This record gives sequence, C-alpha cells and structure tokens, in this order.
Amino acid sequence: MKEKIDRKLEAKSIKPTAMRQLILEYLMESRNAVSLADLEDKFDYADRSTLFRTLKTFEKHKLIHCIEDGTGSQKYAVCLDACEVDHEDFHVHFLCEKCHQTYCLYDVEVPAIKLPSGFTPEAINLIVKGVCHACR
Amino acid sequence: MKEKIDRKLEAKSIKPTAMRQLILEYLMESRNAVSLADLEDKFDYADRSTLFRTLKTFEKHKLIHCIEDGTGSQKYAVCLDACEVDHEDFHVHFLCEKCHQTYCLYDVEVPAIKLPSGFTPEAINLIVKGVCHACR
DNA sequence: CTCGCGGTGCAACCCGGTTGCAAAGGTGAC
DNA sequence: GTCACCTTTGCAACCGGGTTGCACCGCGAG
Ligand SMILES: [Mn+2]
Ligand SMILES: [Mn+2]
Ligand SMILES: [Zn+2]
Ligand SMILES: [Zn+2]
Repeated sequence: MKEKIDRKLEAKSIKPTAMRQLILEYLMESRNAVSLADLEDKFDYADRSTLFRTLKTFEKHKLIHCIEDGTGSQKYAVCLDACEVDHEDFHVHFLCEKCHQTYCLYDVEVPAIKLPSGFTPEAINLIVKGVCHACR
Repeated sequence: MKEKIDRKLEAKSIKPTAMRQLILEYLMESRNAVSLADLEDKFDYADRSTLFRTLKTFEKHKLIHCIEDGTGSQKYAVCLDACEVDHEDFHVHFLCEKCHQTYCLYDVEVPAIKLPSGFTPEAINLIVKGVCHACR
C-alpha cells in the first residue's frame, strides 16, 4: 500500500512528504471525487493552504484531475495510470443530487458533438446529474 | 420592442418595473449568456443585489435559464418561447476560451448517455469549450 | 556545521454569490 | 386625499471557496 503510494508519487516526480502520502492515500481510497473541504474535514490538523497546494501540485504533475461539476466547489480524482502521457478528460462525470458526491465514470466516453459552423471545439465537460447507487 | 419586452414579462407573470424592462432588454439583445458582473458593468447605477434578485426572479419564472459553464460565475440567457411549459435544458452550451463568452447552441441537442447500472440520470450539463466565431 | 531550497502554517485577501433590514414606491380601500 | 399594505430597491454586511505573501522549519548538499 505505502509502496504503491510512493511509486505513484515518484512516477510523477513528486517528493513524497508525509502530508502528500496521506492525501494521496485518501484520494485513492475514496470512490468519489474529493473537494478541498473534504480534505479539511479529514485532515483537520493540517492547514487549508497546505491541502490546497498539495492538490495543485498533484494536478500540475497530472496525478489527479480537477472536475467542475457546477456545484461551485472543485473536486479532484486520481487519474488512471493509463493517462500518463497526455492528460485529457474523455470520460463522463456524475453528480448525485442527493449526497452531492461526484463520480468519475471512466467507462463512459464523451460522445462527439457536431457544432454549428464557426465554433471550434477543444474540450468537452459532460456532467450527468441524478441519483447514485448509494442513494437510490 | 418595448411591447415585446412587456409581453414577455407579462407572459411569465412578472411585474414590469423599469429595472426589469431594461435588464430583460439587455438579455434579449446580447447574443451570448450574461453574468451578474456583466449586468453590473452595464447598469452601474443600479445595485448589485437588485440585479441579482432580478435575475433570480426571471429564473424562478422560467424566463431565463442559468448556465454553469465551469468558470465559477453563473451565466444567464433568455429561454426560447417554446420552453413555456416545462423548463429543461436540452441544448448544448459553448464556452469560448478566448473571449470567455458563453453561447446557447439551441440547435445542438444533448445526446443520450448510457450509464453504468446504479446511476439514475435526471439532467445533463454539457459544455463544449473552444474558440467562438468571433475569436477565430 | 552552514547554506539554500522546498514544504508548511498563518493570516489576510479576493471574488462571486447571498441576505437582513430599512427606505422608497405603487396600489387599492376608505 | 390619506392611509395601510405589499413589492421593489439600495445599502451593508456576510459567506464560502479559492488564492497568496510571508515567515518559519526541516532536510539534504556542500
Ligand atoms: Mn474524472
Ligand atoms: Mn442555454
Ligand atoms: Zn448519492
Ligand atoms: Zn470568443
């Protein structure tokens, strides 16, 4: 477990501090995306800005990706190992309107969208809202 | 023009105050979605909270719809007349990464998405990001 | 041992959104 | 016309999420 954490950090050239190990472990364990507020709850002894900067470091090194689910708070989830090289979000995200958890649906691809002329697409953000398996 | 504004307000049972007429006119004239900050720029003599509450009133009466484009600021656009009865956003939105304008693509429908079992969809928010016709 | 750098904590800030409350305005009853 | 009542507006303050400047600390290189 610990070794897996360290391997992941090393693979992205991130120095494995205690804080980073803990945060990455938490991110990997949680089945849904994690917000800064979640981290604050979990690691109440750590400073908000440390948690924030850790997320930013992870994101910059493409260890995690940020999800804008429209709730106003950013969520983060660990990237698949596969997305080592180029980091693009080609999967769908699901926001449960009951528990307000956000899930990466890695198996659901974002469909191609045909736009009117004049619009050049570069990325797509697709959020499905509804009720998750845990809340039904 | 003025009559059209008033007709629209009346159709949604919104009392046509001067402020509301002006704001609705502005919303109808703009080819892209409008943020609270946009309204503050345009109507600098009016109070932020008045503008805010006007938007909320319009939204509650389904005269406009809110767009979460992931920029952190909410955008609003007038609904089509067609969406009188039930208000659902079944069209795609486009966010230009150059000029940061958001457009309603009323002609582009949101495709159906097949989810893993356990997830019950209720709404879909689809944002395409790229470069708009004005910025290319 | 000393220097330098990166990580952390603390405090403050920013921005968009939101609310409580009082003043202003409009409308109908009398 | 006057009053009571309800709605709209303005002002001020607040809130939560995100962000930053700066000082301190710990560790590794030299
Ligand atoms: Mn994801
Ligand atoms: Mn729209
Ligand atoms: Zn749920
Ligand atoms: Zn543009």
